[in-house]
Amino acid sequence: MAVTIKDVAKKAQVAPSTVSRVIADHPKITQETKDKVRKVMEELGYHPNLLARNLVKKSSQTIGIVMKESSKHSVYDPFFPAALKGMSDLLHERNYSISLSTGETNEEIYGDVVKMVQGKNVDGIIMLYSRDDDPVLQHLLKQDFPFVMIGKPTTHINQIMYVDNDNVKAARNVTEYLLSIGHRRIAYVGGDPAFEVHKDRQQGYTEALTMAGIQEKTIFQAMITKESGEEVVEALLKMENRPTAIITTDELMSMSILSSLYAKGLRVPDDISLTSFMDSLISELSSPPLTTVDIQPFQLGYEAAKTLIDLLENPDMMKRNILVPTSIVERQSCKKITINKELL
Amino acid sequence: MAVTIKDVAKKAQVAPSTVSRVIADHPKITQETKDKVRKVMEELGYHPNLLARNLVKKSSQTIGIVMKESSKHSVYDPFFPAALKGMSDLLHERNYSISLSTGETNEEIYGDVVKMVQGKNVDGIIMLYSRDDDPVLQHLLKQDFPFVMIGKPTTHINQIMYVDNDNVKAARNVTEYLLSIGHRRIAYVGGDPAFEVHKDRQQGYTEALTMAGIQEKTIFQAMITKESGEEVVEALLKMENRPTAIITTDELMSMSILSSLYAKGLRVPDDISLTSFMDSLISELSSPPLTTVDIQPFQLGYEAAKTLIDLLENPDMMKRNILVPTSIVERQSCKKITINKELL
DNA sequence: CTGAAAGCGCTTACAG
DNA sequence: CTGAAAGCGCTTACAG
Repeated sequence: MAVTIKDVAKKAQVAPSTVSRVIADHPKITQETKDKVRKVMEELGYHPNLLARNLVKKSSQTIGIVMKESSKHSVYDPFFPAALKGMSDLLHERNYSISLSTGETNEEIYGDVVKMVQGKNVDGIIMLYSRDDDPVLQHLLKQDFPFVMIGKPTTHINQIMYVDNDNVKAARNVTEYLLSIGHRRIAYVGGDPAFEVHKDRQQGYTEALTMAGIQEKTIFQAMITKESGEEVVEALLKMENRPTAIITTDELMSMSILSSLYAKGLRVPDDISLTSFMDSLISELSSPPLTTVDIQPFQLGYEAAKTLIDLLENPDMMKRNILVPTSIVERQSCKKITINKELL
Repeated sequence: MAVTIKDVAKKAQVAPSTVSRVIADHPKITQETKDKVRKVMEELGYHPNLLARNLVKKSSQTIGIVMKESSKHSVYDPFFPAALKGMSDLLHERNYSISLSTGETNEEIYGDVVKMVQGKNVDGIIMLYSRDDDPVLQHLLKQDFPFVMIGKPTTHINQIMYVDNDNVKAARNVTEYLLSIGHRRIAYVGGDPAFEVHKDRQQGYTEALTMAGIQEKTIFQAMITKESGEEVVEALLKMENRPTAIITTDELMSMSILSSLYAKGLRVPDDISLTSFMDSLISELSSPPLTTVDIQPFQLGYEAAKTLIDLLENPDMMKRNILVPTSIVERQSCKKITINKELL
């Protein structure tokens, strides 16, 4: 039905192998033959069947991307599209396609990955998360299948290539930033510590406070919903010595807290300071614009893809991990306060 | 290297064709043989090579998703991940994979699509946008390749299956909503009218006003940046008879306008009312929470995928277009005003 | 420089 | 109910 290499071979009066070689732009084919064959390909509207090529080359030129199971709310996390764009850019440069895991639950995701890997549908995998006891990870490791992880592995850290921010440091930095502008009672609102990223950030927060000689830590683990933000704010308002600043780990969480705060009549940054992680447009467009930690999701995605492709093209490359730097983007959601005033 | 159908055939003492049949769960194979073969597959850790299967079946069981070229800012549009999740859910149910176009510019996207289509890498395509004179669309049409579009086609409307909201009506509805609570001077802030969706919404806005006997239309075409929002707000403030309400076509645009308004000392909804389209978490978490048109991106994606798969499995199905209903979600960004007060 | 042949790992008429 | 054979559309040693 579709035009194949044989059709053009016949019409161009050469062997199929010759056609194959002109497609690959093989150096030993004369320019003359190339021209002739190309002309016929043009005329016939020939396009190589990638399935067939992949079968013999044992490579699909596509990369599988596996996301964590998505709750109703994580769909809107701006991290995903930004990282996806980073991966997509690099992959396009290097002529690879993207295949996305479509599973909903953890079991389905696992099934997707097994199918991708065993079915030879992808040459490598990028995992967009790192969590405890992840069967997907186990499987990849057991199969010795090429992959890189965005986030820090919880185990096998010496065998796994990953790209990540230094989340401990990043969280320490924001905390220290808040300390430096006079805050002493700082609350932390993070996510599920089953994920390494949240463990790290929580640790960074704790470290910074401890180093500053502050024993009092206020830690919430919240979900990205309006209600969750309200609960946090209510709990905060009930405290005897209410924190003067809040560190949030997620922009939507920040929005949620911000709106609860407003509803309660508190103003940011006048009554309380607020920071976040991620730095998408949301932080910039917020009122007030949010001071955040820029984690550079685009670059995380880009570097992860780059590392994976480098690995595929040179399987015994030295293991390398990449730490993408974070930086604090100061906007208007944090206020300098004087310590004395706060001590009472 | 990897274990193939031959390996299990040999070990199970049957022919490769028999193994193939037990994989397909062919009814004419005895349960006994099936058990025997399955046991060996298990022992050997056999998994079918999908590339090979696809080659003979001439189907890849994967769907290509093509997005519009992405500006820096459209990356964060919550529409994409939500629609993606809808497609992903349905596709997973039906056992299809997803392949994403990775191109950046319009030319690259076109190249991606040609490769997907001619390379037989995908069985069908979902286009996530509709724009004037789109070469991607031309190509799909010319090749008679199965696809469905999210959005309304600008041409060939009788040949193309699409799923969309009734954007004219949706825009008319919000406009009428604002009219119904007393607003007479209503501004519209939309996007590039090269995209059908924006054309439609602008038309709906215009229609509603005209039907209400209001000649004065205030239309902006803005981009999703902080600056763009500021410009709109400045232009608005310079107007002699400043609008009392703004219809925005995009949540991030709304955020941008909201923050510019705040910076200028104007309050929503007290000084001016604001509405938006899309209704992701952003609108819910905004301060004040935004009244929006819920366009149901998840369902748009789901229905598009469903239509495409139905088409693939039954190529001469009747053409069908699906209109996903929209609804107005009232929150706190719109205020009822009395006409008299406003007339001067 | 180009061709004939084998093979990638499956599936599917066709026999029996 | 199962097997032998051909074929899906390519690529790549191996010859010449």
